[in-house]
Amino acid sequence: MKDHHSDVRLTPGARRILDTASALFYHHGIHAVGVDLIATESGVTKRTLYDRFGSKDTLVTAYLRNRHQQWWTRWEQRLENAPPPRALTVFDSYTADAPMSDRGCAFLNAAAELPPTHPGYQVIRHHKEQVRERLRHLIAEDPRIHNPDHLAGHLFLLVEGAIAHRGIDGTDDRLTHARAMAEHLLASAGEHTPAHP
Amino acid sequence: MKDHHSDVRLTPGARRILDTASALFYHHGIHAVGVDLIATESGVTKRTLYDRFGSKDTLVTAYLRNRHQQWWTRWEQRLENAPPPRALTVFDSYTADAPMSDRGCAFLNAAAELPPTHPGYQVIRHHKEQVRERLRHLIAEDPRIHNPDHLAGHLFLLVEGAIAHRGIDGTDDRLTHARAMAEHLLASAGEHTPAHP
DNA sequence: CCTTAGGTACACTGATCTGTGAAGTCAAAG
DNA sequence: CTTTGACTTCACAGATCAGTGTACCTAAGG
Repeated sequence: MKDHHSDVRLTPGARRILDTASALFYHHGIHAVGVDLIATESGVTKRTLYDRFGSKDTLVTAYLRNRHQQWWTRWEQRLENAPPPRALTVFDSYTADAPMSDRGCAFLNAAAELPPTHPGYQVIRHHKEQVRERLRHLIAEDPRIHNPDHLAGHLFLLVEGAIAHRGIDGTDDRLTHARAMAEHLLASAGEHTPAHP
Repeated sequence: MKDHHSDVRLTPGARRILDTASALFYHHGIHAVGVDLIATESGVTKRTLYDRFGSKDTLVTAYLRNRHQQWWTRWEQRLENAPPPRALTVFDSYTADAPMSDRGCAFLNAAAELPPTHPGYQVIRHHKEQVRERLRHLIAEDPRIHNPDHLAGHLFLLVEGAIAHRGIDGTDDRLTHARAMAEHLLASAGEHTPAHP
């Protein structure tokens, strides 16, 4: 529990490789970053990289898995001390630390440049599915809301649209606006629920 | 007017290069497609490609410009015979022909793998800005709607979220749902407008 | 003491990348 | 008849790509 990272079964070198690769992949794209750079930047030989991860594709997949795990943990933490409606924390989770999200969503970006056959692609799908599902549960915490699934779908699109543009616009504005819209949506869904006036 | 394409000042070879490059860039990503493949696939020499476009970056920029022009024209056409609320046509414009959108939004995908310094990046920003602005105007066509800008922002995020997931999910479901949500939003914004009961 | 794990150092392969140089073909327009 | 524009052929540069083979070092654990 002293390490906040995902897989503790990682060698010190492997840990550094994964962290470096994560930063580089996220900020410059996957195809744009070569293994030589990753090795150099992590103070490790390319030989070590291949001894630990076997291939670039595997490293990419590890990157996505690690990223999901990190993001999920952070969200869970934020969720603990959050006042209802807790669904709104998704937006805050992105706005939180800038260098972690200044290029938008790592998963959407990866999906944009990886072929659907890539082993990492199912990690992407899994991540998005998990987020949407968790969102649905959080919305359903308010018993006055009758259609949590529909509302979850709506909020999910708002999040995805906003975070997709986070990288393009360079601002958190879209995220902030999306949060406000979501807040209004949740409020009005909780208000006139039993029977409309 | 006999050619539906953007820049008529293009040589036959250049036209084929641009069309081929567009298809390849969109379906496999920009970094994943080399100039050799583009040249071969368009039945043209690499020499010709460089004589016409100068560099790959320029070709990429031309691709984005062309794509914007095409998309915009198609939208404009669809807009002509559309019943109000005409803002909903954005969704249809994406759902229309599958091979043109089965990998999601070309501009979001390009933004995901290009550095912000790339000459094509401002084309991306321009495209998105134009779409949002047009959306705002279309929404304002209904005089009963008081906050067209806010509503445009909302619809825009729904579109972007849905189209970003078009490539991941492989389905038009997200787009269809987004359209339904937008329809409801527009309807309720048009209904209780003068003073709420 | 000896094995094993996690490395380093470094040369090297073969493929692919963007981009260029030089010479030649062909048709249309002046 | 000659120039110009679009295009071909093909060789080649120089960099970078993912990935491997071999030998060596060092610390921890049996």
